[in-house]
Amino acid sequence: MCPRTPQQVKEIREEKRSLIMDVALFLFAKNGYHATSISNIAKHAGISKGLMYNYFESKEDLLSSIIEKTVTEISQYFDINKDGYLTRDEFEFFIRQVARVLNEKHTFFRLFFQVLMQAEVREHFLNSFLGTGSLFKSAKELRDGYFISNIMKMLTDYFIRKKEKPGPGYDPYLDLNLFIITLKGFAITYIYMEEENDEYFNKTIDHIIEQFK
Amino acid sequence: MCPRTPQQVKEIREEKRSLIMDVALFLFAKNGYHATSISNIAKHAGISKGLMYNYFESKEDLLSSIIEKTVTEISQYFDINKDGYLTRDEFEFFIRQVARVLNEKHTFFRLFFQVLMQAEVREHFLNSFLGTGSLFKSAKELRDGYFISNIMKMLTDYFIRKKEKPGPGYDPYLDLNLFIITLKGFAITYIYMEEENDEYFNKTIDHIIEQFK
Amino acid sequence: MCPRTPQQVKEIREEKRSLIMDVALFLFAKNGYHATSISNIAKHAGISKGLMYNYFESKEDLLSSIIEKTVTEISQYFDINKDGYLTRDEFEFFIRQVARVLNEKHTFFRLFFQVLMQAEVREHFLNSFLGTGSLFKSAKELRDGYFISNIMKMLTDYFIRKKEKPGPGYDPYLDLNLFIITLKGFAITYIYMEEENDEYFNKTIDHIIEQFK
Amino acid sequence: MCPRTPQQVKEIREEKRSLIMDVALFLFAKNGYHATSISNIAKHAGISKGLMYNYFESKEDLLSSIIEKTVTEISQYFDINKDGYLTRDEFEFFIRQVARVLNEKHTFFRLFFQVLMQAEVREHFLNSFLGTGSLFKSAKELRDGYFISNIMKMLTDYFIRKKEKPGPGYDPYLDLNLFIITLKGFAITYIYMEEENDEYFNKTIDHIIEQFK
DNA sequence: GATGAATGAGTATTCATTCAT
DNA sequence: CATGAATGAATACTCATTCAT
Repeated sequence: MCPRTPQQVKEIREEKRSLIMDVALFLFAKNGYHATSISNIAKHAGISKGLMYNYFESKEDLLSSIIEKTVTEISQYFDINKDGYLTRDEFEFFIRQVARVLNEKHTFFRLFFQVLMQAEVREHFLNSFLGTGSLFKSAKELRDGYFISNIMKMLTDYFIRKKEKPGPGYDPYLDLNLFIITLKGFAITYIYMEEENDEYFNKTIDHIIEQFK
Repeated sequence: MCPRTPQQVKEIREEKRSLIMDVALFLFAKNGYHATSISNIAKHAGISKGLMYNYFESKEDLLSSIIEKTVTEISQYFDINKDGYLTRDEFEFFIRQVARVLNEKHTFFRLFFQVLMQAEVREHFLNSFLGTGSLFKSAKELRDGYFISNIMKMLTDYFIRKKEKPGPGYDPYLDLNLFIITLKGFAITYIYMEEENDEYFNKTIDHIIEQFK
Repeated sequence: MCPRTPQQVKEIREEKRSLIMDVALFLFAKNGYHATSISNIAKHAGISKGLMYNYFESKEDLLSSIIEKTVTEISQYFDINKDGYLTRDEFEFFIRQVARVLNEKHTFFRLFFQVLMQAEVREHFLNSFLGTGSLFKSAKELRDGYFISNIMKMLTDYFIRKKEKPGPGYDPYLDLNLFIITLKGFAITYIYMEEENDEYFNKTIDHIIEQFK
Repeated sequence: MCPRTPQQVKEIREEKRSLIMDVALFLFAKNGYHATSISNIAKHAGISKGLMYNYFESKEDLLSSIIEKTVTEISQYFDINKDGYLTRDEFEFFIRQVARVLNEKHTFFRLFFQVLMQAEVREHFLNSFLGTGSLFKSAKELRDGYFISNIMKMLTDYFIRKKEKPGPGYDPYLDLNLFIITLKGFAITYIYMEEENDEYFNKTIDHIIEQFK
């Protein structure tokens, strides 16, 4: 008799949107973005193809919505906005958070690395870090972009401060570079690990902390 | 005019095969496997679509042929089959060869990483390392698969031998693990570098050698 | 607060029906029937898609309702049902009314000509003039169909009566034919004129009157 | 054994292209551009949908190819490029050619009028007459566009020259205007005539000639 | 009366692959 | 060996229409 209240409608939308994004993330990560069809996503989500387009403008919009949402979520793991200064303990915490987030969101990262490897997309995304991208359009997303460059800035500062310690030939940027490389290698290794808790996962983290702290 | 000898015919075939593979690798790496059409490859190679199928059974066969061929080429950078024993100098040489091969074949590696990120493909490929894969079928390919596990074996031996040096808690497998991770991070970083010679490329290599030698 | 009387309900319905038809006519005429979606109509009318179907059985019903309604309106510009006899002054008045109605309803006529150019629709419509159409179903519509044939009859009579004037070879049907053709050309020209009052609009009317009176 | 010669290939292409365009013109004219699906065209032409795209880039390209081709054909009915001066006999010839072309290409004109009635398309097309359109891109098309404005210029000159004859209030532009309107009405009437040779077709032509010569 | 989530058949388009020549 | 016309299944996307609320 009566139409649903706006509240009910919003809840339904929110829930279904989430469902579609979850299913899509799963399939994108497993089979790749291009190899995953809208049909397949709809079938797995138990909805019609048409409904997909009630929630997302296009397949690409679905992808960038997933990325936007998850990047926003992830940015909350790293609450940086206090002072921008990284103590040694905070540096350790940062690395442990990286490990935690890789573990918890490994499905997302499988997709994310994949996407970053598309030359074209790389540019879009990297531009979005500088505020000029068109793949990720909203203000929030751009802020998320800045979030990464903020982290980079913090880490750079950290490694520069460490400079005083070692001998003459020490280059903080080289050390930072090595650190980033190590984190990337760690990431790409563990997001594809099948068993949830690899025996070396934590040991490796400890070792990285020890090496760069 | 004069009929070609079977030898000549074979050479021409081999050359055209190579041409197609080069063009395909370039396009696959640049635009992605799915986004590259057979039509486009044929056009760039200056041949007809039909002829493509004279040289390769399918698009997938073209892909795996590229991978097979390049993996075989790459395996020659690491001439391991002498004794399977790695001296410290040979270990350094190994790392420098990794860097060299990443530099020279970075187009291939862009494609290779892309491909490895597809779950299904990963399995095929990893199985092929153990001799049960179906994506890479020929005996040679399987040997190439073994080539990687041979390298892993050699490295493992190397890190076990290093064990004697450090203190009590030292785990050679952890060290090996870290080494592999670092190489992966190095690889994924530099194959996407636009400028051919990054300022830190060589410094980073030196640092890695120093760290793990 | 106070329940609406059936009368009020009917008025509201009629008003909303009218609103929808106005919006739809505007969009149909501007973008074409096929290029205008029900969604778009509903959005512009400020109602839900579902409600549309409360007022009209289908998109096609909406179209034919618009045509029916407007044809009925237009038929009132030509109040023919007095005696069916056209004096010379009435003939002039008739032409001026045609011009007036084209001006006032040019949006409708843009749609109407568009629709008439579809073979299938033409048949339906022309049949409806003879009482056998299925696109326009109600008794009233059929009457409207007859309205046009009544006009044609009146005009035919007028041109036959003019016969006496000219010389021997004069054919009133040829003259009628030319008159109709001229009106059609006039119509199709001016309903697409952007500026409301073209400099030649009235002069052309005067000329046509002079030519055929 | 041997591939077709380029000549054979060209013939096949030419013929099939023509076939598709003929079928498409027929269906577009009958049911309208939007209501005609590529599927339907392919079915009527006895080919697969895919093949259509071997010959035309898109449905729109098919449409504009039909229009371009036919406009080029039609422009040959009016060999204007001699001196741009219209004698009275040539003026009569011009009108008879209009009638002839309407008769021979009435299917095309059903489509053409339809297309011209889409507001958006009108602009494109009218711009193309001035050399700035994007719907019709090639140099040849633009020339065809100019062809129409050339005709308009010739007619304008013709009506201006006639000026001397009548009395004081005579306006050649008004007369031209009426002439164009009459031709339009004639066109729109006869391209929808079912019987090939309407009894009044030629008589009307004669009358128009007499009226405006 | 009124809503908008949901459907499913339909649309234009792409592309790996086949095959007559 | 070589061509490219031809196919057909698949793809992303649209939209009139239905229906539970």
